[in-house]
Amino acid sequence: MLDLRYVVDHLEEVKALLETRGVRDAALFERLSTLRKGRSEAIQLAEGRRAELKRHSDEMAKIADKKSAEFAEKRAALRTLGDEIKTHEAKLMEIEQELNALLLELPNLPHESTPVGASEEDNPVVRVIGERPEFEFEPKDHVELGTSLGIFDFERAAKLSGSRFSVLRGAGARLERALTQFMLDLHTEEHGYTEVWPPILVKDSAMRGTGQLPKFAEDAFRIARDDADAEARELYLIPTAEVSLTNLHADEILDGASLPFGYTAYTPCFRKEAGSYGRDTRGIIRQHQFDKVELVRFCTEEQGLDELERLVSHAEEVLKRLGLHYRVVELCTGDMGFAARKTYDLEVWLPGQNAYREISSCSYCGDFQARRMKARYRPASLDGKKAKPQLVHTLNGSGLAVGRTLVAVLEQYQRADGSVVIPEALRPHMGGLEVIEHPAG
RNA sequence: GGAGAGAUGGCCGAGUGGUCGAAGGCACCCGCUUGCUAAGCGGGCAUACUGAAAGGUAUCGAGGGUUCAAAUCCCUCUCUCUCCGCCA
Repeated sequence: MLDLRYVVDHLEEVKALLETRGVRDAALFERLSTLRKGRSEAIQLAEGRRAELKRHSDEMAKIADKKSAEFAEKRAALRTLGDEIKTHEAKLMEIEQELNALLLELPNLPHESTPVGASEEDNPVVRVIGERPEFEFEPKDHVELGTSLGIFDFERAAKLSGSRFSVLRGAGARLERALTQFMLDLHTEEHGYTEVWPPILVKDSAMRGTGQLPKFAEDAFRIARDDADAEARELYLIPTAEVSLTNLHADEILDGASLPFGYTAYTPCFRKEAGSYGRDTRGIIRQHQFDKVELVRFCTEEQGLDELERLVSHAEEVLKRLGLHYRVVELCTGDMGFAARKTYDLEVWLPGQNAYREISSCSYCGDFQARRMKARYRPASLDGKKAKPQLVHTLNGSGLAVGRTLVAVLEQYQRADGSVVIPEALRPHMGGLEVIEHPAG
């Protein structure tokens, strides 16, 4: 969420910045300004009256004889005043509700360093790492490889759950687990992340905190329960562990000295993929349920940009250790996610598609999520005075999407006979297995 | 699922209608003291909104209600703890 005061005080700047993200709505900004003024007036009116009421109430406390005519008279007058206050406060609540609804729908402002552009075509490539693998044969895609190796079973997945679900078996299932464990070990042992095992079913307040709601409700799986009260009547399957991890510190004031720090978690993720009909229907690139190892970091405003570079390097390290060829692109304003100010995507090379595909997205969100979540920190105290709490800055990135990593391993490490070499870094997690071979016969 | 107890500031804990944004203690910060020494004394120490400022307003788990006035009374809900049942 953007800071209302900032938006209103820098209307033209905000308008221009949001336009680079595709938000074009002059009336909206007019409305925000009007509401902001109305809010101020309503508050002053309501609070002025309430102060008056309190003053008179205190006086009534001093009247010894509660049955006197004086007392009765005063009480009648104050009752009217009380009703008046209620009217003003109702008006105020109405304004705040509308303001809030409008602000919750606005995306974050891009960072000044974020390239301006309309779509993914405009994302600059930052660097390319490793060599594109060359094959003496026509490389197969992961579907062909996995199916013939007997490690994918799409028919049975469809039988159980329909399209966009998959069954992994044997070495395939083991590979998924090995990748997960490899990533978690790397991030906890070498990158300093605290491993977390979070809920994957969360309240809508958590989804709102990170920005999935209210705007992107159509892409979330919602679990309705008729046995709970209003607040937990609807739970959501997380589309990413970013939701669980970031909201861990909602409504908290962290110790400034603890920043920066990071959490990592392995979780399944769930997405309806509404609006992507026909896209990536083949294989396990785009699934309703997939595994991801997520990285989330909390820091101060000053640390933000450095932290983003650090986060990206942590995700990249996974690809490097696996020996996978990839590139880093920076997302332009038109392609960036709702909560992000600046984002790098890691795109891994998929020989079967002859294309680079997103395998990680690392974003710096500034105070956008923190404002929604009320997540703050207290800076170190200055000359004896307790410093005021500040909004924390949040970052998140995949480290990495496990299923897509599995795809990349299959496709980049395939051999002419359709077998797949296991990258060395994974072998300890695969019980020493070096090659996934065709089943005997 | 059944029975009961509770929720107050960073923590502990007092407070049953007005003088309570809230005693006291601990922790923390600043200063003083330095022959009572893992000590003593003084002061400070919630968050947010509003206002140029002084100040004002809100917040005692959440929401609603009664009242001129609610941490205190009433209603609904949530969470935590204990016991029983069930269960991975």
